[in-house]
Amino acid sequence: MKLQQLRFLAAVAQTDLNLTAAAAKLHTTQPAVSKQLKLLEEELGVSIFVRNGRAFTKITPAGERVVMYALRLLREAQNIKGVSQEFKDEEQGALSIGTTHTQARYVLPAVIRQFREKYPDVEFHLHQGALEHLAEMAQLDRIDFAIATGSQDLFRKCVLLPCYQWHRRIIVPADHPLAHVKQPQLEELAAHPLVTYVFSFTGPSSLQETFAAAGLRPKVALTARDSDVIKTYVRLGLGVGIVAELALDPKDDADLVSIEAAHLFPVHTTWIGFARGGLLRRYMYDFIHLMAPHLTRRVVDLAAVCGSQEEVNALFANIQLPVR
Amino acid sequence: MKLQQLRFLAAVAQTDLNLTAAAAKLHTTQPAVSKQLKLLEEELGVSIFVRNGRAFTKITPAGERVVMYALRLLREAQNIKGVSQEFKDEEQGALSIGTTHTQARYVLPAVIRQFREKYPDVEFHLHQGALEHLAEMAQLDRIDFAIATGSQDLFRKCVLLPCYQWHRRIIVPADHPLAHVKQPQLEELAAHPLVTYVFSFTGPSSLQETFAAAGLRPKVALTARDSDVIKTYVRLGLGVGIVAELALDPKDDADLVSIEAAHLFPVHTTWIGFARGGLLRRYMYDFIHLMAPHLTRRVVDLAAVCGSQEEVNALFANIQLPVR
DNA sequence: TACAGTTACGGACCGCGTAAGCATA
DNA sequence: TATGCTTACGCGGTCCGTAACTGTA
Repeated sequence: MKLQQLRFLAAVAQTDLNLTAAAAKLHTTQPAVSKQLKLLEEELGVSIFVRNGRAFTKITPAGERVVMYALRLLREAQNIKGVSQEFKDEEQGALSIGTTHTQARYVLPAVIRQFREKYPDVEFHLHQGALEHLAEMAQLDRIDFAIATGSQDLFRKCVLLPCYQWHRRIIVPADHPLAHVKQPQLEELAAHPLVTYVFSFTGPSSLQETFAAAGLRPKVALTARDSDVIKTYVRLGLGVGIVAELALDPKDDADLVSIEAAHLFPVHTTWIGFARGGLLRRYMYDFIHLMAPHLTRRVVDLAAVCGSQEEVNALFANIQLPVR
Repeated sequence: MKLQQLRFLAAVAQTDLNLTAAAAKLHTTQPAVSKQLKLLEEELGVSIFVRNGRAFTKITPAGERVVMYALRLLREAQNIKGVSQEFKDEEQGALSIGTTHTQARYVLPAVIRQFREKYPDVEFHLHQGALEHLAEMAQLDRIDFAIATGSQDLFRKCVLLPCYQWHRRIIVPADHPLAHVKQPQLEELAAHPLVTYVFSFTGPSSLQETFAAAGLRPKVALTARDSDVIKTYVRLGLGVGIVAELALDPKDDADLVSIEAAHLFPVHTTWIGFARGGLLRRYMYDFIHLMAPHLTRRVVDLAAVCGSQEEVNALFANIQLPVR
């Protein structure tokens, strides 16, 4: 059993069992992968893949378990390399972050600016994408951190730490009937077509449910993944916008009237997640700390050794998170 | 970075940094180890060992961490092999158990007889030793299970599951003054020299403390690791014996008078421990179940995913254990 | 002088890449 | 015919064992 064989195995398992594609990703040739997988299976004495003729159709039950342990093994290998580089140079390395539009656009710029000042030699990668996209990248270890809001279910292999909370605000053009209502009720809101986030309609704290609980069925004019898109369509008069408070800029959005909505909708929590069992470099701790001052190294370590996300949540149950 | 290099590293770290000895244990030559370690250090870019001239004197801080991850990696490698064999043949493999005298002599024979009937093809190894000895073997992954009573502190890397509880009994020759006392008090006991286990004098539930709490300082004639030794010296009239109830055989020990002592001393719990993160084969689950019927596969799995021994203990806090 | 680690060197092995073969859609 | 896995083969690298060397008790 060689490390490389396990790397091959992991790549194939993560590439829909396509050896050719896996080989390309591994910067090697397809016969090499083919042969090593066969050797590995021979050595272990079990079939890892179900072959239909020459095609790899699926993974056997034994294979599932082998792949699981192989992934954990490879993570430890990563940890060894990571800890070595940590001791070689604490301020060099790479940091890949996956996040959603709102964070990337409104929150992270300030954080990243500070981070880059402190660690100019750390290579920084920012990937923006939908939640499902982020979950997949986290799963494949393509990103060190995922930063997002809402549903934790997709990130089963990650430790998710709450960073801060935020409220929604209602935005309308200055000439809109709601523009002068200070504390609109759900009924008033439901009378107008809405423009809001796609993700606001999934998960436990969805708008849908809030309205439904009040016996209302709002009309949705448009959903977007992107606050700027929502603002644009609100400006066009398409409907009443519901956006994150932190996505509103006093200057740039001065033409829109924004109305408090904290009394209508539940609060949202933005979290940062990293692979359970992954090594955190010093600059990674620092990045987390920049994102959320209450997440000190000690707190992060405490959460990292938790066996499940429920434990982590319990850890933060009584903590007052910053609101932005 | 090669698997072999990590195996070499682990062996050296576990052999007092003696390359020659490590090489012997690995069935290879010393220059091979020497070279691979050097290559590993070069690749990682950190010194793992502190060299004094040519002698390896200690492990660097970076080395400590690397070794830690390497051990975890090697465990996953073991798991891969284990799970493969599990699928090849559920009833073949090996089981190494380390335990103390009392368990080996009075409890395990029945368990092992049943186990061997069920799994005749599993190679069975039983190692008897002192608690510290067992802890070391567990640390080095030389045994799959450790079975012992009392102090859990030495087994930090293990998950310890409570199996059953037992009380001490007092044993005296038939002509001893205490022979006719039904419920002796600590004062009466302290009036005679005692013969008991060495380990009874360490840990939180020690005899020492029980007597001290009553303001007494008993005279100890002899301590042994072995119930049979204690009985022998009690027969010789050396003193009053305090032994585990389960070490008394109605037939063989008919010449001794045994007296209830549950009212005097706290109860003892015998546990079975295995490496956290280690793979449990089917026959291993079955062995545990034979040891303690309440430890079903489900319960064991539940405990195995706990992050700390405290969690495990909490899991069993409300369980009524069998007493033997 | 015994012991422990390093250096040097030759041979065996192994893993990769190229190229040709062979199924399936 | 195109795609994708397998087999065959040769090259280059690597790892190990032997042996000679070096520093230390």
